[in-house]
Amino acid sequence: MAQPQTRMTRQRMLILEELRGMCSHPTAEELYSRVRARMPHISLSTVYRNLEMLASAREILRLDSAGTIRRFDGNTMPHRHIKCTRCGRVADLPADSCPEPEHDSLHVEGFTVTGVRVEFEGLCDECRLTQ
Amino acid sequence: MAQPQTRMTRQRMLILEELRGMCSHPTAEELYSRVRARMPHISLSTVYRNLEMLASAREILRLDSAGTIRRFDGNTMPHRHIKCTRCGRVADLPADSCPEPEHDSLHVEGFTVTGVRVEFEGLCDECRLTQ
DNA sequence: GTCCTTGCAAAATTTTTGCACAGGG
DNA sequence: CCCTGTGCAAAAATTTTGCAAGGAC
Repeated sequence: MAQPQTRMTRQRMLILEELRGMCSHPTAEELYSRVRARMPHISLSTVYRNLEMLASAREILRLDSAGTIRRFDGNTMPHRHIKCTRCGRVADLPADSCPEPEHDSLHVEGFTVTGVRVEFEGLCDECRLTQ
Repeated sequence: MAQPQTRMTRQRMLILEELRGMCSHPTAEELYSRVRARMPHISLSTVYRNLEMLASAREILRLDSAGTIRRFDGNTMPHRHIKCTRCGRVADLPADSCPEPEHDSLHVEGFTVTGVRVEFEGLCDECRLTQ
């Protein structure tokens, strides 16, 4: 019952190398065109598959956590959210559960900072029990 | 040069009403099936259009900020991100720019809290100058 | 009546999957 | 050699758009 072994292919190495060499945070599509400059016949699905694999193996980070589907909230009062890392479900937190990080005094080169978003992560009971 | 006036249609009212009445944070698709139960001929594009409109008007919140495209990061060291609210570009922040909110002691009904994500928002110079 | 909004269908965008073949260990 | 990974094409999933008709105000 060994884990299926992972192989270091030229494609995977190239993708990892490009991503590590960039200081931006590219989309799969952006990375695809970068990598294609060095390996013209690589396919976009290979890029997608490898990014997922590398992210699972914690070699790289996937931003925007799990799931890219947009969700909407009818409550515009400031409040926090927690998202299940498995199913993507989002729930509210009490407003005073933790202080908001300071951002008024924050200076970032090349940006005008306007706000900050805090989102907690966890496992919802339903997912935990179906583990 | 007046703003185009917005009209309160039955569809828009229904969508807003449903969303306000839910304590979850539905996707457009989820909301669509809810709303369709009360107005069977409403179209999915109407739901999408209205959610965007209502979010622009700050009547509701759009979670996951702008853009649903997944981005990847080759740097797995803990560090913060700032995202441009206009173009979606993501940049790094120095690691010590602000303290991480406490989450070890946080209890949320129905969830096992495992972490917290902090993301700053702003306008990148390029977008600011092309306003 | 004006012109914003809708429904429908079609397109665009982003991501995933099936399958035969290639190639890493 | 075995079996994971690749390329390609096709499908799935999500979101946007064009347009004629409908309906707020």
